[in-house]
Amino acid sequence: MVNLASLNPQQRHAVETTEGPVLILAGAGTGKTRVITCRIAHLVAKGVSPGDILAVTFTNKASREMQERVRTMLPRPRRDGDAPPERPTISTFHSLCVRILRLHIEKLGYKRNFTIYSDGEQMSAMKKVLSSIKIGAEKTDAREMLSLLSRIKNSKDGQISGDPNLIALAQHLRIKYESSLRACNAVDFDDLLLLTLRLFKEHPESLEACREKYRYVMVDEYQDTNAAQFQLVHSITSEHRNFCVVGDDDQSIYGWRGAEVANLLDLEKFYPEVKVVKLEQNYRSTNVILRAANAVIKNNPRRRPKQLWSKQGDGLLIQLHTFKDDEEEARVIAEEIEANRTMRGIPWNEQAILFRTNIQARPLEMALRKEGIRYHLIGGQGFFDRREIKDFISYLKAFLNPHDDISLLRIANTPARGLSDVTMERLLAASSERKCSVYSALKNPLVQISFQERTRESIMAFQKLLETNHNALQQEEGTLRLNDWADQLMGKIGYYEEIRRSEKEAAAADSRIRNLKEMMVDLEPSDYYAPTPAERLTYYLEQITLDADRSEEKEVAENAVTLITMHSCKGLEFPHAFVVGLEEGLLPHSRSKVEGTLDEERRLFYVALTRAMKTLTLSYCLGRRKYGQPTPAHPSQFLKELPPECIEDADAKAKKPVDVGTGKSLFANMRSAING
DNA sequence: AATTGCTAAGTTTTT
DNA sequence: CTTAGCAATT
Repeated sequence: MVNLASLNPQQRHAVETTEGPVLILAGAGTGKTRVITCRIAHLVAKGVSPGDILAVTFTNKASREMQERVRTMLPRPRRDGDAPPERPTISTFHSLCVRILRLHIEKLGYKRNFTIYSDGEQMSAMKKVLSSIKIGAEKTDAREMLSLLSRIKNSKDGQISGDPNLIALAQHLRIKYESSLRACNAVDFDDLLLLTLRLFKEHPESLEACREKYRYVMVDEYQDTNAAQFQLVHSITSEHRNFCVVGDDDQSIYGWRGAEVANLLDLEKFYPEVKVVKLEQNYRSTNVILRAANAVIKNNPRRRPKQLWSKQGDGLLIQLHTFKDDEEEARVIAEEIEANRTMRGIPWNEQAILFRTNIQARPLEMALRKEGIRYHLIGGQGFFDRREIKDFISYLKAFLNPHDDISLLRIANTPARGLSDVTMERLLAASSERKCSVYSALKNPLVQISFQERTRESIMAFQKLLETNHNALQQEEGTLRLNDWADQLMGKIGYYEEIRRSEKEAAAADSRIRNLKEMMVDLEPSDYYAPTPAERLTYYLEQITLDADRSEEKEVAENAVTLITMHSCKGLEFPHAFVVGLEEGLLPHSRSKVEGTLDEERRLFYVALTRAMKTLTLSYCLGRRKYGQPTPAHPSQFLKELPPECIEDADAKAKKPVDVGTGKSLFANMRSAING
């Protein structure tokens, strides 16, 4: 039985309300994950079959954590001959859709071995489209178009606000882009959702099967769902109505990616009988921190009011620093972190620095290194962005699905095998003329004949390479081990040599080869078995495209300071947090003014504040290096929203330990700095 | 085919 | 200031 006694009354209420729609408004640090896992366990204890439960998360990390916690809470499988009990389905939106699509996508005219395009591959595909339609002198940014397209695709009715000209262009590009992906038997992240919705619409029996299977549906971080995601869960739950969402409108910080807080705020529109449970008791922070956070977020209109409180007492005042420039800021923060460690026994891994933009990490990194402090920078350029890794993945993808043009073009002449840019350009043209993939084009004798003999030989050799490996992967019998196969292959095609040749430093080449070999070690999935290597490889590739930062998590156990953006810190907590660069233009970001997203910037600040458990240190600079130039800076308007009694001037404190007038003079200083 | 040099731009990034 | 992307050059 679930230990309900360990829950507070609100949590308990949330857990015990099992039937019908429920909205759990879970403020920061209120034990949200605990409530979800307990609720699942409670459902099972009440007799619901675990297999009937679906819990959807946004990140793979959250999904893994939840799986693990649910596993320990559910009754152990019995040893006698009973069939092992089904597990609840706990997955991200995207994994869930992949799972559905791998079974049914043929009904939508794709082949089952479809490829999922990552960000970079989407970019390449969009660039390909852009270059093929030759837009006049106007510069069209593939990135911008993709994000616009994504917003259109994920919106309710394909309508979004913005420059009508750009939107019209995006609508036009959508058609080209989609048919281009389709010819490659490829889908992008958004398509995973949209195709699943289309499947439900065009093949109602598949929706019916989902409704039948997932009788209890829960969604975590509900404030981050977009229109398509809402449609998906709504279509599954609109009949049985066992729909439980957990979220916090105050922590909605992904509006710019199409998240619709309205899904949470207006839930009653679709579920008028919804029961709302508020979790306001915070188990993370001191009351000083919570009072400050409450006061800031209160300035946002249109929210579901919440007041966080905790039993942990007031705690220490929030420290506010004013620095001359970003260099001084970095230096002093680094010194303080080190002082915390040596004088107060606070290890590095209990301290974190939070900032708005990634570039801010730079001076911080330098200062930390100078102090000899180990740190861990979250985000930034990942493992999978390295050239050799991308090449390798492209090889794997091209062998599985040779019609994947983007991967094929990437590897065609890497290493050089006589397929020059001109050749590939002509093949590409032939493919779009024939409305087929590049692979189909280069296999076509009519196309081959148009090339010179030497080139033709190269094309045919390349085609043979693809075909041979594609076929090898389909073999059911035999003992093809993916890691050995991949290693031999990279050797055979001369990829290792290519790396050694192109890198002047032998050490750099070795490190890149090491990266590759490191990847190959994991090629045979340990948690998944399928008879054909192709299926196992597909599974592997899905894991890494849908869960790109999985490999970055090993270092967390290390004793190091965390450097992190305010966006990626959501869901985390740190005993001692430093929030830096609280300046107009950074937070709120200058672009938020033109885009009218001040509320979201405030929520971002709120998220940052509520990460701190014991101490919170804020800082802003009077000047900051911007693009190399020193530029004047002004304190963030959000600082004025902090209750004066919660903060103290850290700089004055250092000089004069106690001063009654500190708070006032601090604000006077700040005001004059703002007006200055 | 590869290297060099110029220009332009420069939030956030769960999948 | 940095860096990515592209053109022009060897």
